Amino acid sequence: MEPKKERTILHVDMDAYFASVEQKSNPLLRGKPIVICGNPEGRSVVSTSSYEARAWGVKTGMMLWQAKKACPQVILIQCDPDKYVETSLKLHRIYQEFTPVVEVFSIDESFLDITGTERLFGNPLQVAKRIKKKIKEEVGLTCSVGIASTKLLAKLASDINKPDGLFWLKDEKVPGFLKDLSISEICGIGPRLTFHLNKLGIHTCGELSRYPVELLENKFGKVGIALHRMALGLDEGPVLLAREDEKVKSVGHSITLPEDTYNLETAKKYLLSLCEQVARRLRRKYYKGKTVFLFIRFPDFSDFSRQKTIIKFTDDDREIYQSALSILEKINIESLGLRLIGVSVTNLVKGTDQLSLFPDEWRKQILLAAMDKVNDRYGEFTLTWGRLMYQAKPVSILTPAWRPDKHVKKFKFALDFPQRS
DNA sequence: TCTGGGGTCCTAGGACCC
DNA sequence: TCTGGGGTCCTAGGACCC
Repeated sequence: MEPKKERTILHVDMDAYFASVEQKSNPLLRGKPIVICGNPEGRSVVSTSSYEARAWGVKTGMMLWQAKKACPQVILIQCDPDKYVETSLKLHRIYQEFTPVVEVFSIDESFLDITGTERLFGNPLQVAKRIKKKIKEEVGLTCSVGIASTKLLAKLASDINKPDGLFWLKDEKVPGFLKDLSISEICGIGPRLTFHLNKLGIHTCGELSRYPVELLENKFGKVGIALHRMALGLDEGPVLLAREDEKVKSVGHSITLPEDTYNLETAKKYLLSLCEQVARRLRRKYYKGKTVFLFIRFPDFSDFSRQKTIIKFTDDDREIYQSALSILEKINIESLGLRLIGVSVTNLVKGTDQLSLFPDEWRKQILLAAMDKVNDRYGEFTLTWGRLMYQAKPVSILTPAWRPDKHVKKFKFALDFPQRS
């Protein structure tokens, strides 16, 4: 048995993040039930609800009509990505004042390894209080902080006493804490695993930890072993720094149409629009990809996906479109219908913005770069291929799973993280 | 009145090459 | 002529996260 190094990890979780940012920036929204969503007119769901809305039973993931039914006076606000990113970067700078070892887990959640900072900032509880105070004073938001010896436990701890919470889950209290905790509370045990474990008569972490690990491995493979460890609160996972050389694996966009369509031409228009967005994001970050992935959801909610690997790496709208289209055209949209369509490009390489040696390629690159420039300045879809001109502008959505290394170049300082020594 | 959008990781099987 | 094994790439699907 290797000697275990005791760590102290904080998990900082912002309270009702998007909603709180909106209420902070617009005093008229304070104290009111609000919901942040994609397109308030479309078939969108609740991304975040303010605590005032939660009091009426409005929850994340609810359809907008459900939210309005639960709380008729709810105010719908369209998501404003830039605002949340900017706020998130401010938060990040605050964390950095306490430790260089910060993992940005999502746009509103971070892990901080504060092991060994005692002499500088005091005990973990004092550090957490100072961070909360600084966030309140400088950003005007509240957060909930969990303290524990692993990321898994710190994340559970931040959920206790939410909002504006603070909880130190000490090692000696862990077994008692986990004994009756529902397995679905664990980050990594989703609805499917919960369902299968429930069928085995397992509902709590205590029950899961006592279940023979060999049987779990038989049934779930590698995941089975992980489940056993999770149930005991074991997690050696280090707090991971976002690194500049960390590679993005895929870039994609998808959209649920305002209403189902059975028209291939309509489907093609959306597809082209999505390919443009994807290609533009690739170019902005100097990525090129080789595999085009098309995702379809039919009106009956069944899914279909196919991917196609092309010969050379590309960041070109039309090349991506042609590959995706060749898959789409094999599907009988006229009879099956279409609810959601998505495109992503994987198999990425970080390219350079070097110009090609071939005149045709060269002209194309110049054209694409020029279009990017205009779009950067005046917003997405200012300049676009002819057939898209009369189509509504898609809504820009920023999901809570955002991470700074995955975001656009203009927030370059987001990548300015120190490397772990 | 049906159920968003952007990602990651894992598995298993097939093709192909050496 | 027959057989085996390892490595890599590709594809489809499933599960998870926020």
